[in-house]
Order: sequence, then structure tokens, then C-alpha cells
Amino acid sequence: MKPSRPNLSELARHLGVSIATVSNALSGKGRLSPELARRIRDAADKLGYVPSQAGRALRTGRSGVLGLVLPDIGNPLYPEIAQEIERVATGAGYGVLIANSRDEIAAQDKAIFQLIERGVDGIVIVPRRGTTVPETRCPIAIIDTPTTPRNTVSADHFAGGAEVAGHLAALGHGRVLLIGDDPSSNVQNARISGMRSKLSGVETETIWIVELEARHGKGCALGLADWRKRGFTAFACVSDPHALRALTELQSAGIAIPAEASITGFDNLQWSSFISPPLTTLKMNMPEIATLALDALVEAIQSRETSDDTPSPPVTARKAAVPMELVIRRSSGPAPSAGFSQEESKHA
Amino acid sequence: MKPSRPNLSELARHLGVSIATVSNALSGKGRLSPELARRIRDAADKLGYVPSQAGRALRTGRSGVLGLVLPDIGNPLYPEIAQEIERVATGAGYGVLIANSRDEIAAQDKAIFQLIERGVDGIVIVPRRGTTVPETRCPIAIIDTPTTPRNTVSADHFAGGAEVAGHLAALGHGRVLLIGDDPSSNVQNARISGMRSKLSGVETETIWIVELEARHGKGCALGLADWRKRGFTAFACVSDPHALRALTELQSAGIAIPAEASITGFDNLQWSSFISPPLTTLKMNMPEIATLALDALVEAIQSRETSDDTPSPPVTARKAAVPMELVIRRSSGPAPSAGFSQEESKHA
DNA sequence: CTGAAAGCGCTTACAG
DNA sequence: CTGAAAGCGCTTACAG
Repeated sequence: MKPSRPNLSELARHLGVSIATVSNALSGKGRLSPELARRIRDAADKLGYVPSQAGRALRTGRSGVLGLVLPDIGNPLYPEIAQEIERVATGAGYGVLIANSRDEIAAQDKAIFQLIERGVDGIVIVPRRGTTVPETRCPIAIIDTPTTPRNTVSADHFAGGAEVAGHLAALGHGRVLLIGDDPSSNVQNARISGMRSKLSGVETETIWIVELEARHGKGCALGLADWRKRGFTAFACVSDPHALRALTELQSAGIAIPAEASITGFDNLQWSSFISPPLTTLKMNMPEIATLALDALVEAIQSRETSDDTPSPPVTARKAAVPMELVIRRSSGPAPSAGFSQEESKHA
Repeated sequence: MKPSRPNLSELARHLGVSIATVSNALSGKGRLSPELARRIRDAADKLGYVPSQAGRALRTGRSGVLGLVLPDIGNPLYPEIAQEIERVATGAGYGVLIANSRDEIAAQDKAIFQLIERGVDGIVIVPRRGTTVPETRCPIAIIDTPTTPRNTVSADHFAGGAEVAGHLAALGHGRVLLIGDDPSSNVQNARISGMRSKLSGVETETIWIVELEARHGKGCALGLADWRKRGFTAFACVSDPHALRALTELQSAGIAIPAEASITGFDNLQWSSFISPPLTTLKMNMPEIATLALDALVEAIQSRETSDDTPSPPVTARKAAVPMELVIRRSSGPAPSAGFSQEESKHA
């Protein structure tokens, strides 16, 4: 029956001071005598005073909450983004409300407006491929690719692609198969373009899994053993799950990795270092991406004091493209010299 | 310069009615003439009225927001839980605030209290292994294992384990290696116990990866080829990533799956159906788990009208254990008859 | 250095 | 069937 948690005025009454003074003491705003301030803070701690977000939000017009919109789960990368965004946001005093832009494309807009209705101060979005982020009064930080319109920050997918490709070329691979999933993805296109940029001297082909699956059904074989027979000794994939699919398909066909074929992925997922052989891949610098995105977003929120009707200008970060780190593991190795049997190169 | 978004009183002034009437019309609470109600709703739509969460929260004492606490990302399963919780919560009119119980164990309590400070009405938590969820005034739904104290709902990990084990036994495997990661995990223990329960006739050993890694370093080989030589023909893992590690290790050692050894996982992760061979695994019914957890949580919130100081009683669901579905794929097959070469069984 | 007062936007008895 | 009024908990000029 005791007042479970005191509010400001109960605290003030208990201390025999005014409610404004308590507020000032707790926020450190108004100038008041150091002893009083400490006395108030001690009492607040002891009585377990917790400020009401609702009261504060109503008064200040700020909720202290950010929205995070992620595409539907399928990309195992999202947890890492979410984790980093949450970490940085918490550090900046914000809460993070999640929303899901499920399968349907329209869901992304709906998710954004739902978040706005909930009163978020700003939004971080990783857009679904093939969508445009609507312009709103609420500042939105976009994490996609450096060339996406209104993009805020992202990994430098192109440079990352260039880096793996350079690695494969240096290993002597003369025929490289590029494996993408969906050509409508900005990220995947950037990675593939980057890879091609360093593969000018070598023969290159590109396959897109969604196109194969449209013809042969979900989970169909990629026909990689055939590509291997045609002399393709390196298989560069746009993400680790696809690299995994390639790796197990080749291993099942009796092709030894890396002796007879090299495989690379992207994203450095948890399991990529535990499989046999461990996967060569590229790692994003998520902590930095999250930090840059949130710094930019918070700045946009704060400079948006006036509540007029104009849409928020694009949220821009100090740096748009964060380098990726090439992680070389055993799934990539020297090209078999003849290009047909790895044993020849070993015994050369 | 136009009032960017109207509030209740602007809407009322615009319509020439009282603010209370507008509120009643929009919430459908007070009885008022149908025509007026419709007129008010139309105007609200046209002017883009969006109720202020802060105002409502301050008045009603409810934020309409739930907290979700997940262990640190490492388990690729969390996105699916998060997605389902978000979906069901949105359907019930709640927003979802995420929090991360990072590496340190104490972080879990901190995450919970942060959420409470933010004013959440209730919390869903998937506890880190080896932790106890603190008792708070705020209702908390726990998703762990049926035997965890104060557990609300979870998959029936034990029954799931029993099911795969039964499957392997039926395939004639006489020696089964159980592969766990960390013996301090409630979920993993339930799965392993379940498996053992159906393996009474067969020879069984259990290895824990963290223990191997403590001795030989992160990412060390599991020595599975040796177990295979000792006649173990089935490798039953507590989750898909471990199954993947086992599968690639065996494949790299030249052991054919499923001809020479069977492998099973848990959780039916995205890629488990795309690898070669596709993985036999168990699938949780996340939509149902999320629904049961949230139904129970919302009920606990609503019955908690009185704001006294007692901790919330455990949140209990209509059903504590949701069955898992065995998904049989090609990674599991008949035991090689001699137990040493699969060719013999083929040519038998 | 401290306090009285207004007001953020809403909902809910209550009065007419 | 509709309206006037109180009040949720806070912060912020402003007055003393």
C-alpha cells in the first residue's frame, strides 16, 4: 500500500523543498547549493526515484526513443547490426524500438509510420532491396550502400569486393565464378562490381541464385561441379551462407577445398571460422557503422528544434563508406596449376 | 509554418466541438451520435491527426511498450524470436523495445532495469544460460525450458531430443555421439536428456565443445573422424551451427554424409535446407511460442491494475511446452551395416 | 539560491 | 448526446 515509487512531488514533499528544485538538482540544470543538490540526489537514490518517461516526453516533446527497421530475417547479419545499434543508442541515452519490414515491400513504409506514431525521435533503417525510403519529417539514417540515394553510412562493399578479388587473382585463379543471390540488391551489386573491378585479366562469369531457383526450385543444386570441370577454380560469393552452400555442394561432389577449388564469402558470420575448412570472408566494421549512423542521426534530431512541416534533410555522416576487413582462412588457396586437378599443382 | 500535425484540441476547435467529444469519438468510448462520430473521424484522418503517445501514457499510466531481452548474439535463432515477438506484439497494439544482455552476466539485470526505467508495461526475456531472472513489479514472461523456474513457455526441447534420437535409432545406428556446446545451458541439457531418453539400447557418448575448446583453443577440430573409426555412425548435435561444424569436418576428412555417417541438428536455421546434404533438424514453432508468451504477458499486465509494491507473480501461459517438428532431410540415413564402410551396406 | 505557476496532450469521471 | 474541468509527471521561464 506504500507509494510503490515516488514521483517528483512526493520526493519534494519528503524533502521539504519545491518540486522545481528537485527537478533542477536531478538534471543539474538550475544553479543550486551543492549540499542541497547532493541531499536531493541521495534521497532520490534511497527512495528509488525513477523519472517518468511519459511526463518528460510530454513536456519536452522528445521520447528518447529511436526506431530500427530491418528487412525480414533471412540475412543472419541483422542481429549484429541490431546489437551494435542498440549498444550505441543506449550509450547515447536512447531506447530502440524495433520494427520489421516483413516480406511485402509496402510493409517497410508501414513500419516507418508505425514507429513515427509511437513517437520515435529518429529512425535507423536498413532498406529492403528494391525499395525507396519515404521522406518524412522524422530524421531517418539509411544504412545500405555508399551509392544509394540519401544513404547515411555503410560498409564499403565495392572496395571489399575488390579486395577478395585481388586476393583470388594473386593466388593465380584464371577463371572465377561470381555467385550472387538477387540482382536487385544494392549491396550485392556493389560487392559484385567491386570483385569484377579487380578481375579484368581473368575470365569471369556471374550466376544469381534466385534466377536458378526460379527455374529449378528452391534449394536446387548450383551445378558447381560442372563449372569446376570447365576450369573455374574460384567461387566468390556475395555472402557467407551462399559460400556455405557452394562449399558443401563441392565437398559433397568430392572436390577438395581449397586444393581443387577456392571459396570466399562475405560478412564473417559466427560459424564461418568453425567450419572445415574455415571460410575466407570479409568482415564489416559494425561498431563503427553503428556509431557513425547514430552520431549523424542524433545530430539531425538535435538540429531539428523547429517543428515546421518540411521533410527532414538527408542524414549525412562524417564518413559514408567504412572499409571492410579481408579475413583470409583456409577455404581459399593457390589455384591448381592445370586448372583441372589439384594434385598436379601440389606435386609440381 | 502551418501546424504540422494537429493535436486533440486543434482538432476540436476546427470541428467546433469539445476536446472530450473528439477523444470519445476516436476511442469509441463515450456514446455519441453516429454522424458526429463519423464526422470527427473523417476530419482526424484528413488532417492527419496522430495521438500523442506521451500524453496518453502520462494519463493512462501505460506506455504500450514491451521490452525484449535477448542474450548476446551468437545464437542465430534470436532473430526469429525477435521477429515473432515483434509481429505478435504489434498485432496486440504494443511496441517492442530491445535490450541486450551482452557478454557479462550482470548485463541481464541491467538491461531489465533499463527497460523498466523506460516505462515498459512488461518484458519478454530469453535468459542467458546460468542466470536467474530477478523478481520485479513489472511482469516478465520467460522463454527458456519447461523446467526452468518461473518459465512461461518454450519449445519442448526434451521431446524434440527424444524425437531425433528415435529417428536415429530407427535407422539402425548403434553408436551415437551427442554433441553439445555448453553444459550450463538449460536448453542444451534438455535436448541432450531428451536424446538420451530414446537411446537406452544404443551406445552413447557426449562431448561438449566448450570443454574441447578450453583445452585446444577456439575452433579446434572435434576429432570426429576418430569417433567414426570407433564405430560411431551418428552425430546428434544440439543446434544447427554445431551440426554444420560436424558435417564439414567429416566431409573434409573424406567421410560421406549420409552414406558413412548421419548428422542431425536443431533449430532449422535458414541455411540448413540449402547445404549439401540438407540437414535433418528440429524446428521450433516460434509463432506459437511468441503468441503464448505474449498472451500470457498481456493478461498479466491487465490484471495488474493495482500499483502496489509486491513483485509480479510468475507469468504463466496456457501451455508451457510447444512441440518441435522433426524435419528429416538427407543428412541422416540408414546406419552403414558393418559400421565401418558404407559401401558394404549399399552392396549388401 | 529557491519556489510558484504554466502547460505539454491526453482520458475520465461528472455535470448538464 | 455533449462539454467543462481535473490531473497524469515533468521542465522551464520567471519572479522573488
